[in-house]
Amino acid sequence: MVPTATELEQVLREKSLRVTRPRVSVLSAVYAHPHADTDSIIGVVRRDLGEVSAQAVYDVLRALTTAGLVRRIEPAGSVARYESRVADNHHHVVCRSCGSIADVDCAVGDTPCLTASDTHGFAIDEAEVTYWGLCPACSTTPVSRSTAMPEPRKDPRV
Amino acid sequence: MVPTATELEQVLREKSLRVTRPRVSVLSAVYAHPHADTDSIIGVVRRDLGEVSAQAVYDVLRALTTAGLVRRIEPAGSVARYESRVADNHHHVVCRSCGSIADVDCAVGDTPCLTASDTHGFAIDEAEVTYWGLCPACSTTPVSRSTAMPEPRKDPRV
DNA sequence: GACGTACTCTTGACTGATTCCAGAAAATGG
DNA sequence: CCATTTTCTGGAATCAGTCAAGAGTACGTC
Repeated sequence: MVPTATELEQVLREKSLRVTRPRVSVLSAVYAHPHADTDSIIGVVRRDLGEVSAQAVYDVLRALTTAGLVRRIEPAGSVARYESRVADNHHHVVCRSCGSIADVDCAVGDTPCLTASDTHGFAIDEAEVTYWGLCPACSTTPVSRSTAMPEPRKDPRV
Repeated sequence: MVPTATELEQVLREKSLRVTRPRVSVLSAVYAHPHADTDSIIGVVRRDLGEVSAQAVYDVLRALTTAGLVRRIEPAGSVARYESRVADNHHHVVCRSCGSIADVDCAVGDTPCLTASDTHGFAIDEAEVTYWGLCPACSTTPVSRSTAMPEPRKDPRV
């Protein structure tokens, strides 16, 4: 599942990125913990390498994102999160209660309902779908709202 | 287009919200300036009423959002924005360069491709689509990136 | 295998949006 | 018109993320 350190080094080199211990560790953390936020990643990296500055992790995540090695997602009301699935076109379900995220593949083939009716002259290059709802755990055992998640809608409009 | 003050008062009362000058003014501002951010709204309200605290506007916007009178949207890399179109299911196109936003109606009927293939047991109540691209102005005359907008994708995956 | 350059990481201060708090002010029900 | 409840003011605080200067390090080159 998670590539080895050697494989990750290879991945970095392919993108002309210098290979450093923080970079390998951050990349590994993103593979191992999909949808983790920056703080969690900092924690994982420090457990791996010892002291690493938060700034380094921010910089590395930005470099990896720019290089296209990781994808940054920012659901409304949540801090930035990162994932390693970048090669395919997939979307996300976000739990309104606990904020947990899961991957969702495209429903209708590989280019679903992404043909906007009237694009107002915009040159569109990506369509991003975010599904909102309750995760299995939260729909059975309601927990107190942990973060500033958007309120559930009264009128389901799926 | 923009409802009168009397109509807005009516709207507030229907939602059991107290009618105050800041509330009427904020609501009017959201109708008049779709997709405006909090700061712009504060400006409009102050031009309308004179001194109003930023907190008041934040509180009012939250109250209106909770009541379902306005919708809060938060495209990645942008601050919170508000709009008055809440009754229908529409989506947004966001310009990667200048951050401008336009409304987009659903492409496929009124419940487009929102049947996720595998929902991982999530109880989904909303599907939100964000289209990313360049607005007409920015696609012809490239401007320097004004805010921390996400980078355009190298491989269009619409 | 040492060198130099260019890119990375560390430290620390800073920004900007948003929230929290306590008290003053105002809106609605009676 | 008064009491109750909600809302607004002002100020401080929080929190993710950024900026900047200097120390440190990877890697192509000699």
